[in-house]
Amino acid sequence: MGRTPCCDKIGLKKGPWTPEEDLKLTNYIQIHGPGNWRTLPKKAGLERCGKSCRLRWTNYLRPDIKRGRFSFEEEETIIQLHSILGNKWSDIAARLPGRTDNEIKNYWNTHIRKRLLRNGIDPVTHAPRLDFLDLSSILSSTLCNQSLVNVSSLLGAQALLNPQLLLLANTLLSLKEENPEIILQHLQQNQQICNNSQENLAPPPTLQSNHFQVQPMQTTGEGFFCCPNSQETLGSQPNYIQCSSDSEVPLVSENSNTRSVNGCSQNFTLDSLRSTPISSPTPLNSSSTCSSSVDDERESFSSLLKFEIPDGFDFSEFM
DNA sequence: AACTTTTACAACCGCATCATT
DNA sequence: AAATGATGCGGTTGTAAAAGT
Repeated sequence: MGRTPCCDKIGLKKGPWTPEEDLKLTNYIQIHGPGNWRTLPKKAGLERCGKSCRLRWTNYLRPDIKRGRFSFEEEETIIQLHSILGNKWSDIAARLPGRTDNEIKNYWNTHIRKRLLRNGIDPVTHAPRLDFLDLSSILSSTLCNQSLVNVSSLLGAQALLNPQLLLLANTLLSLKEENPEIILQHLQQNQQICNNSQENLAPPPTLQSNHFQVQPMQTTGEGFFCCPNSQETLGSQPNYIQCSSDSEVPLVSENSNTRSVNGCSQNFTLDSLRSTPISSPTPLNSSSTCSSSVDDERESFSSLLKFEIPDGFDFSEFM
């Protein structure tokens, strides 16, 4: 209903904004505020439609916009929020002060999405992809030609149905490139996962808790990756995949609603995930003091996310 | 150096929803 | 309640810059 032609009107300019136009728009809004976007262009002396002005302001000219590369924490937060909220970019942007929905959406499509796909993780469901086929044979042939270990026997046929093992395999493939020496160690340390998978096939990754915690882990020389559903499969022992890293690896764990990154403890409940105005940002992301933003390093971390939503949790709240 | 391909991101489009009359 | 107008949102496109050949 009620839609009216906008930029298609003859005489209204489209395409990239010039510095002069930016200046006009900025000056006008700083003095008068945006007010009515439809009438703004005329008042500001711009030959643009209101929609174009609004977009230019909210996505680019607004003074509180943070520009530049996304920090590691920001990227991690985006992945976490996306796994819960889906493509609700504006909701995600509300948790990342200074970032716009458009910027996050672009960053997701050009960086994060591709990286998840490369790591065998479905960027829509955030679950390991089942077309990551025949991992045991792939691993055996690519990782263990030197007869370090028979991965097939470690994993077993059912491994292909176990998301934990898919993640483990994925991580091992990454490790192969970074530090092949510790692969055997990882496999042995995670043999319990493999054994358990033979007896008790883990269900697909599901959301089981409405509160979770991201804790920093000191990983001087070795880090831990966390696989989904660790508690069910391994009892009280979290299901970690050890790996080499000098960075602090944020880790999601249960039974707390506190999130801390680099020592900064922050509330992080699903309540806080509900839509919040940009003017009152939740302190989800810390100040960008974490400088480990090397792509390869980030790539290694992309499989560590774990979300648990309790039974009976009402997802409609987020729809 | 010239051309092609890829990447990154600003901007646009159209639909949905909210607000007002 | 219905009609209309305004705004917000997510998907998509266009294009400049970078990378590759």
